[in-house]
Amino acid sequence: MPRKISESTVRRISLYLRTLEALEAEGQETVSSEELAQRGATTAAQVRKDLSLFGSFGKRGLGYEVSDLAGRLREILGLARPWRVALVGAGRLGSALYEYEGFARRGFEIVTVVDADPAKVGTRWGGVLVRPEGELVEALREHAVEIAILAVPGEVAQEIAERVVEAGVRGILNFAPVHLRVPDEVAVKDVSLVVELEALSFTLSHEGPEA
Amino acid sequence: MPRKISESTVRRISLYLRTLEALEAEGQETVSSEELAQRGATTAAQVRKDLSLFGSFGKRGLGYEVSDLAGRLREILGLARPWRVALVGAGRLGSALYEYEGFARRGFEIVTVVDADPAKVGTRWGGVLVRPEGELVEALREHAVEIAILAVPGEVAQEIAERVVEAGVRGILNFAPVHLRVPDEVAVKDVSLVVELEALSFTLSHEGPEA
DNA sequence: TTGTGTGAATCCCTTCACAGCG
DNA sequence: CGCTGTGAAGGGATTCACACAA
Repeated sequence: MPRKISESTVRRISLYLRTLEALEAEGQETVSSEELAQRGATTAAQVRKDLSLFGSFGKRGLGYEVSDLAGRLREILGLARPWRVALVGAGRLGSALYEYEGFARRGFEIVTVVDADPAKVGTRWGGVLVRPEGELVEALREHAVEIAILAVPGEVAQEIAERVVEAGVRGILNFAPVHLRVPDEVAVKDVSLVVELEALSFTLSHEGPEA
Repeated sequence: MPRKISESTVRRISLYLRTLEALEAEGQETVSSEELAQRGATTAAQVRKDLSLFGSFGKRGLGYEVSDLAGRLREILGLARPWRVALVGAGRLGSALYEYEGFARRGFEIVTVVDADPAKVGTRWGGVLVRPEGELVEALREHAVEIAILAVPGEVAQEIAERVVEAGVRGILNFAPVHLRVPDEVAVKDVSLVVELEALSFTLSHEGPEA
């Protein structure tokens, strides 16, 4: 494995995999860097450069074999094995995330759900029991959770994050609109809907009177 | 307004604004680039460089006046006026987004909701009537919608996107895990939860036995 | 001939360092 | 004296262009 892989490369790899999954479904067997680029909004050179960081997966003159490359990318992304995921926060967003079958299909298994609302605690979501927020650390430890999805209000996010880390979690997907302070060895990805909308707002406000 | 502002700068500006809002709530009146940097996970030089692209908002030797800078940034991001937003897709994710008060508070007003499910069509969400998917274009035109949030399944996302563009929308926030093909003058932001999780998976899989 | 893999060139973003204003 | 604003330097990441394998 190479030394330094940039964040953007990883995201593109993930998108290539998405495209390959679609091509597999369509029954296409082979694909060129050019086609992969168009369906992923990049350039062919970028695709080849990204892939070359991990090995030589193509055949010159032919392109890449779709299902082979998909397998390689899954391996690279660490999807060869399932991940044990906890959902912290069972509000509307939490329940939407829980229902999203795209996670399970790709090996992200939600093995426990934690919430602060007494009305929800003790109910079952599918086969999963909703645990009280007070048992957060125990619940995560019991299930040997590796990744936590935080769908909690911003005010409590930092405190929850600290307990999640205490429970041994190494990766956090954070939906709260605050920057979490965690130890260096814990990886955090922020998904901030407001940031995305504001970026749209900026673009729309500043596009000149061209086109 | 300067020529070229990078995507990453805009995202950081949005984060600075988030920090400033927190500082305002805490009653702090003045802030240095150093403090803004720490609370936003960047460097002081980066903060000053970002801000300098739009003007000189600080006082040398003192820092920035919190509420003044917040106002400037809102202006820069195009938040001085409200945006008319449509929610397309009233499933769990859609309803979570609808309920999220963070949008309304920052001037993103959901003025119409569209869904394909006959059971939902005709019901009211707050004051907003859920319109049938067949009336998508009309509904968006009637409300002069500028930004559409797409919370629909991947299979129909491209088709919906085309009709949304036909209705005159210039910005799309896309939650479907597919790359949308739209005309150049339409801005699209993708929020792909699977990409984020896979990026986490990659990081966790490749961190060496250090630390 | 086609399309990959990759050094070299380019471009852009971040960091440095300091002049200058309050 | 402290902290901003900014040209200059440095470092990545993207793009180019072509040798080479199928």
